[in-house]
Amino acid sequence: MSKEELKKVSDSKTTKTVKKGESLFEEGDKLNGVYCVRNGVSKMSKLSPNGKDQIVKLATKGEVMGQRSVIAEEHANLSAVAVSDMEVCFIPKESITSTLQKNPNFTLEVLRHMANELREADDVIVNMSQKTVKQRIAEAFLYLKNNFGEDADGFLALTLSREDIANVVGTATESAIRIISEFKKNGFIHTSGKRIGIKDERKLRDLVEGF
Amino acid sequence: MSKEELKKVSDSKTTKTVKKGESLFEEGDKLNGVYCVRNGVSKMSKLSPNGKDQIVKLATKGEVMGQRSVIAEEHANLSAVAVSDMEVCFIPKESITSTLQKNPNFTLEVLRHMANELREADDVIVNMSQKTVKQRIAEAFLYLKNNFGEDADGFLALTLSREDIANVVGTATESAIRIISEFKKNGFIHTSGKRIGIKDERKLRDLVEGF
DNA sequence: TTTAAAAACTGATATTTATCATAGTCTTGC
DNA sequence: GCAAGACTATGATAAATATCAGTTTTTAAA
Repeated sequence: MSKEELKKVSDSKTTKTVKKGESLFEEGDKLNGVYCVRNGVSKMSKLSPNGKDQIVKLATKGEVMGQRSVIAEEHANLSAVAVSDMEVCFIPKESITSTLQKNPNFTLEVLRHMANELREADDVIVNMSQKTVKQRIAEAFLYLKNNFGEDADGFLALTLSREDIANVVGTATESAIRIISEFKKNGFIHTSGKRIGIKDERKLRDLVEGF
Repeated sequence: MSKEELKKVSDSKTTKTVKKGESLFEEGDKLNGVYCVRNGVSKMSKLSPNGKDQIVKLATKGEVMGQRSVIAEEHANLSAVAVSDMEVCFIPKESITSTLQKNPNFTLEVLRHMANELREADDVIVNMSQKTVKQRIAEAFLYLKNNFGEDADGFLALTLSREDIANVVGTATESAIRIISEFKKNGFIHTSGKRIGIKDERKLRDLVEGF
């Protein structure tokens, strides 16, 4: 991106604070821009006909939300709700589309990025359809550790509600809770209230691989 | 795309015939180009750790396979195997990358296309994790009818093996067969050998919506 | 055409997961 | 500090799905 373009985008940016639980946009909304995450985490989910919310992706610092819809010129396909307090900046649609028109390198960059998102999505499809709930939950914990780290007490830095965990792996909340209890009993994890810490990463990894 | 570019791509194209069951490329292969489908259908699938193949996408006439990997400069994430006799043309990687460099409109076009693929993938994730096997099979039949049509005898024009159907919806082959038998008993479909015809689209649709 | 292999099918059973009911435990706002 | 509501937890049971074992049908090659 050239300097003047960077400046233009930067100028059109507005920063905004979003509290945990608040929504950035809803499935079906017409987005007039994209949100980039400066801090905190947002879940991107879609309501299924049976009334359950499937979390498709967790967006964190440095990630952009809504760009797919803006590029495809469609209404939002997913909802974005903060799972922790957030700071986001908003970039208006016009700013994006004009840069896409004028800066081929930027477009190529976005294209490469989207190619990666697509691979990730394909992998999620395979995981969802071929792994057991137990494996998916183990995988989710490893993912949370790798992507958000641990706090000083050895708990996962990002604490999700049991319901959110269930919605990430696509299962009933009670089933998720049961498996969490089982993991705890087996010594794979330890918990304190809703917080979860990984105790035996190796065992979790084995479980994911099918042992 | 300008005329000379179109010509260049056209010149570098080679047409190839692929028989049903033959593979175009395998997961992990380094692709030195993309394949566009002129005729026939290919399944794009990925092997899961438990040894089952998950079909992520069916590519048909006009669709391009391998572009994601070429753009991301990664090895193939999926395998492509013909499910019917095919005619494909091959476009070498260099031809793609150079056009991406030189023709911003082409890049933007590809980007928009990939944005759509990403939405489709997100929708598949939601379907896979929130719908029952019965619903997913019903949906698959409707999809096959919409995308490939029916033959003169009222059967789905694209005939997949029971195993492939199972691998599309992510279930065991026996489970898929059982549900197909049930649909037949209920009068939703009729079959002849491995061929399947839709008899009551409305009922299938209701089932997908959750009735 | 025959025949061997592959695919489709069915039954019995085990396993996984969802659902419903209920009880305990944290928050959080007043 | 405490009451109300939300979240977590657990048991009992039902429903969905997988697995294994075998039979029948279809396909395709010799």
